[in-house]
Amino acid sequence: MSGESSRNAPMLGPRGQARRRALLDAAAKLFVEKGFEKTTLSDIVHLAGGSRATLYEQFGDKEGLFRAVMEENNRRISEQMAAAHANSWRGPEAALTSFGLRFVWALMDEQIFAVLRILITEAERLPAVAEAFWEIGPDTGVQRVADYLRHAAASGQLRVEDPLMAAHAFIAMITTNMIMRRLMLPQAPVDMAAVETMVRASVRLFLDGVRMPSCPQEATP
Amino acid sequence: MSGESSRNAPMLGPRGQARRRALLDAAAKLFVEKGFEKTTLSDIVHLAGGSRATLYEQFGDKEGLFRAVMEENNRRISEQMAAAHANSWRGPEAALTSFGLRFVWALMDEQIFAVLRILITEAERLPAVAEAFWEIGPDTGVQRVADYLRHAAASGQLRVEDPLMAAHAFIAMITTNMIMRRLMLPQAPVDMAAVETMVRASVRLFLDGVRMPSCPQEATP
DNA sequence: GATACACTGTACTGTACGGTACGCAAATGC
DNA sequence: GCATTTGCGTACCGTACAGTACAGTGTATC
Repeated sequence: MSGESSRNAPMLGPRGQARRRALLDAAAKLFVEKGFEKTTLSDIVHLAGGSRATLYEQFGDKEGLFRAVMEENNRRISEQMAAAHANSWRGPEAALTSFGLRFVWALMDEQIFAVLRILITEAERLPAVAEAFWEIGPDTGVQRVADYLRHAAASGQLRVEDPLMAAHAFIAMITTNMIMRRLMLPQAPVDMAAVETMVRASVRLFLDGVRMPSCPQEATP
Repeated sequence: MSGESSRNAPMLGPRGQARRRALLDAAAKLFVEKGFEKTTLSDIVHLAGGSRATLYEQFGDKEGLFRAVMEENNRRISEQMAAAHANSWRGPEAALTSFGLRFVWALMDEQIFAVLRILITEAERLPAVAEAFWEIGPDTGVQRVADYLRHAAASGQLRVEDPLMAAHAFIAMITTNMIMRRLMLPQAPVDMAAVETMVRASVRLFLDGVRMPSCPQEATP
């Protein structure tokens, strides 16, 4: 309220820039570890060095700091997502499996997961931040799959009524159980191998469904 | 610590019983509305009548009150779940659709959803409560579906490798998108009709998958 | 090397809230 | 109707924490 110096990196010298980095890093670490409410500004300053005054100078207030941290995080995730494609030149099973595994790995990343949890609890307070995360994270993932499905349908490999809906379903199948378990039973261990077999099984289910094929043809080997 | 009078309804007269009810109701309402941290004991007493002293008398501390509220809530959900079956005497498509719709309706219930959100944020603090919710809620739902799938597989209607995993996948397909959207974009409206068509489409996808059938037989009507 | 400026440390303010102590009043039971 | 239990109101304590004020110190720029 006093000055506009609390905006985005206002003419900061080399020292200030370093402090800003340190503050952002410390804040990210602590927010992720303890959540927004339970992280105190003193904690952050303690870890980052410097003083609370600097923090207020640079970020305005606690929420401003949080916003800055999350925006940076979003940028990082965005880059990570850019690497994930479903390679259409392989068969559907291989393509979906490799994509699914990559997607699930990303979600198992402690950092990303913690951000997810924080945003869930903070979504009311910061809808814009939550929305941005949603768009660059889950939404682009779904879009990638949808694109692949559309492409595979066009080339006659798959038969997909509604690619977007099918993509949602696919992502849900491979992620939900793990996400919900980790959200609600945080102390339960995550079994990486189990996750992988789950992804593979999900892909087969997604491809073939559970209905008895109407023409008996393939005996299970 | 001082006395054991803070346990479960210790010899409470009719007046005390009424207060306890009022406190529980008020607490439930406020916890659901504002979350655990942001609900103050004064808020609760304000709404329920009585005094903080009574609250401490009956529930020991804030966490005790929360626990009591959640246990009651769990009881309610448990009853609600008892009503949901997949009727095996209908065809798979009808059975799964009706079960899915019922399950999704339950999740769209404001009350239940709010509890879900609170437990996600409070899971670290109160693992036992979260676990109980998980077991009587999602887990029994999945079990119901798994039972149905097993049954349908045994009678030759469906071909299911791993009923439990398939049940997880099915529930995930029909719930995830809605849950995640509501968790992270709380202000986005929920379109009931869209949810219903999503469930129907998911059931079809779950039954038939997306792979081109190997024997050309049925032309889509 | 004087000047302006940006970072730092610290001390302070205000407030919100969980929890406690205690005296009082109204039920409840005999 | 008297005694005891049980709930009620209030005042109080300790603490945690966001935010502010300010004086001091290092650091660039001329």
